[in-house]
Amino acid sequence: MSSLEAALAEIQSFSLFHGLAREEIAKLCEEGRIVVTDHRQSLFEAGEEAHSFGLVLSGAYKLCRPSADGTPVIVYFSTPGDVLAALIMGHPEPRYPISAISMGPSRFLRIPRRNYKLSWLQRTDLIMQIQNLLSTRMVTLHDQKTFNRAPLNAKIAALLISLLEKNKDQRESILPIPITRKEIAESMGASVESVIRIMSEWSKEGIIHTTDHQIAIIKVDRLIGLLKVT
Amino acid sequence: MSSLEAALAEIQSFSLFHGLAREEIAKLCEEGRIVVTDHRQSLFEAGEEAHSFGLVLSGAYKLCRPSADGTPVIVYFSTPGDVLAALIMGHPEPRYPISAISMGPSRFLRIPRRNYKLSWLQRTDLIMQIQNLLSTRMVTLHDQKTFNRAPLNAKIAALLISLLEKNKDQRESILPIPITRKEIAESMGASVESVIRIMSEWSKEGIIHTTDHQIAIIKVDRLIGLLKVT
DNA sequence: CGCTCGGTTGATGCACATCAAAGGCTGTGG
DNA sequence: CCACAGCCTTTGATGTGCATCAACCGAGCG
Repeated sequence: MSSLEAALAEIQSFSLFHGLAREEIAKLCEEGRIVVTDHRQSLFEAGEEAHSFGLVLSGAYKLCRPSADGTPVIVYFSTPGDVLAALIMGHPEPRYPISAISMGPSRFLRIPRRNYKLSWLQRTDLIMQIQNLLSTRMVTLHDQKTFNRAPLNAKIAALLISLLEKNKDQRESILPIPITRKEIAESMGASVESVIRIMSEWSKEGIIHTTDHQIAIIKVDRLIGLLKVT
Repeated sequence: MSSLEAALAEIQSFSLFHGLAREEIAKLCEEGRIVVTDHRQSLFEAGEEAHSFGLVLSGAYKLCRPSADGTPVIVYFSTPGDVLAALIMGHPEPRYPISAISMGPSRFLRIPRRNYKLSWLQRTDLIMQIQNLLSTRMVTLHDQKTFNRAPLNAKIAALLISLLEKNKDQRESILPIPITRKEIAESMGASVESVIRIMSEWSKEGIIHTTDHQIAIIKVDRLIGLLKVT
């Protein structure tokens, strides 16, 4: 709780709570706790009873589902400001449809489920903010589906660009997420080897540069060029 | 309006408005109009300004996005009871992210955008219903992504089964949507020919039966069997 | 020091796309 | 009433992008 108190200023800065007073936010997050997760640590698992929802504060989480053959599939990359599990709070006995796994050290504001009905749903402005967030997430899924028939290099390019767009603030061309080739593969339904072959090529051509799981996009235009007709 | 009056009983039956009184529904749908669309006629196009949202009453709509090479990609199949464009109503100047195209003759209750903020957002029970609908839609997208690496026949099987599950009421094994092989292909990012090859095989084996764009699933177990390990 | 994890490279094969050609069915206009 | 155009379906021949299998290296870590 005390930690929550301290983080209120930070929490306040997210678009979700735009325009809300400090006390109002404190009310909304009542009984909430800040959870700190390590690399590869899970926030919640698919199938678990969902007693809480929450807000990504820092770092990143990958949202995963197990597939038929056991290998996980990454459904979405969540970055700071994202709301998790809000959609299912309305169910009578909600269960998490996906697992949330930390990518690098991350922080999450975990809020008890009852707050959702008690205070969150009452604020129409808040609901609109949540729906806007969900809207971008839905659109991202649609976009990815659109690339289903595109060659693999176009898919990877599209993913990198969309990740890059997540940090509008910074002019940096560095992806805001520490991401491995395997995770890229799992996100697109491709094999690691194929992803590596394509990205190694890009490295040689100086289009991208990888250091310690941080991917820097040097020549964005080249990637954008790949999105078109091939 | 008069037509709306007449259809109120029908509208009332959808889960969205579960437990609401007739007058309340009338208030929510104020200024709404019932739109009747023919086969392949569009309800709205991707990119248009979104002045209204609404509810699918009968028939079905496919939600499409144009892909890079011009060929459309089907993102979702909407059936009666589904809410369209609700998520984006919160944006300051919303545009439809997708096109909605009628599959066979269908009916849609078109509701002006202003109602959303004025009356819809005020009803927390209604919002929960909408979020539940969106939740299923999101989960469907996730499910499909999970099948990305599965062989084509498993993907088609999964699609047919999920469509079949949409009409829980009826025991019928007939898909609630008149759907062509091309549409199946466009929904999964496959070629028409491949879809046809697989489904022809199924027809010969008596697993499915097609008559006039109505697909009947004769042996569901066989399809379910395909979902597993290949 | 063995372990796991991430990255890399090459050889081989298959599931699917692509191209081509044709027939049925429906609506439409001369 | 027939011709023609679109749309859906079908089948075969041919090619290829990517998966799969196998092996190896370097780095961090208990």
